Amino acid sequence: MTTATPALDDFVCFAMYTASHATTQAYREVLKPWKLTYPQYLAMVVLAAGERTVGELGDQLNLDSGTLSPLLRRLEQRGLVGRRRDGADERVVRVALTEEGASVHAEVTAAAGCLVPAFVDSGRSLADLLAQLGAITENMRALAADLRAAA
Amino acid sequence: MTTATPALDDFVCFAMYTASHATTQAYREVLKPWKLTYPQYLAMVVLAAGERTVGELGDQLNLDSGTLSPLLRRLEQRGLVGRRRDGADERVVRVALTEEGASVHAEVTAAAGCLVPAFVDSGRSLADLLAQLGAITENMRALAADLRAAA
DNA sequence: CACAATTGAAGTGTGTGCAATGCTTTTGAT
DNA sequence: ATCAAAAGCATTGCACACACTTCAATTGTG
Repeated sequence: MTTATPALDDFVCFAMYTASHATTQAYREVLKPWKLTYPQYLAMVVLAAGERTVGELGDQLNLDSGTLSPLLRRLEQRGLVGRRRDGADERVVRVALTEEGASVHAEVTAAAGCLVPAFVDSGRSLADLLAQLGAITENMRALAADLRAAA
Repeated sequence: MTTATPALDDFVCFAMYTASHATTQAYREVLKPWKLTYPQYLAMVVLAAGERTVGELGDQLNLDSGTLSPLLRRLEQRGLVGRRRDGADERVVRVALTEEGASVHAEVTAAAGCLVPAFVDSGRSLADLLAQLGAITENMRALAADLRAAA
């Protein structure tokens, strides 16, 4: 029967939604002492690898400037990141962790270590999970692009 | 070295965040013709299985009334769901799909069938993925509860 | 050189998502 | 029977998230 497919679909999208949601909730608890939100922490993780422009940050996090600009302003007001116009191209804004931002990132990442077992504790390998999630990401992005093109 | 753990952690939480995000984007494209958001569709999927109180809906979606009340009001204004006070217990509000809501749900779910292969196309079994996501959900919820209790 | 098209970030409006509060109804203890 | 506690939903305030618009700076073309 073709009617079996929609039910499965619903189940998978729910499972994905729920797992991601539960993960965010756990991080929220870890981040509470630092009064950081999960998106703020993710931005700091990217910046910990080095300076980024707003656009590069958006590419890595799948966020646009409408989300990042206020988020970065809050981090800047707290002294965790610095923003400055590029000298060569006045359009681009370069964002980087401050010294305090770097030390906060180190503290939080250490504290978040307790969440790692929750990903691998399921009896499967971490590598397998990463491969599956990566494949889903790629497939969904390709599909979304197709759908946009068809519209 | 213990410093290897945080890097892995960052990778997994990113992979999860990104896969969930990409899935939402794909659904957004599918839902566009009906002007429905992904959370609105998920609520309709739950309601398609039968009438629910606001609290039951929140339990299944991990959302509280602060999110559901306005969401349901919008669906009600469009005539897709109906809300009514329970006769026996005046506190509870029962929500159900209208006839139009049911037919819209059927149309959308059929259209969303094209997204199913993106979950299984990765060479792994769907059952495995569901098991992993389920385990992660359970582990993360337990951890979040522990962290809340410790605070 | 001039100027149209493009790019990069910020601003705007709508819709989640959540913590905290308020209010009505119900339950439970005395 | 009465009153305090709890349950159920709505509202408020803040922070994402995204589509759309705006604006300045740059690039490409004649």
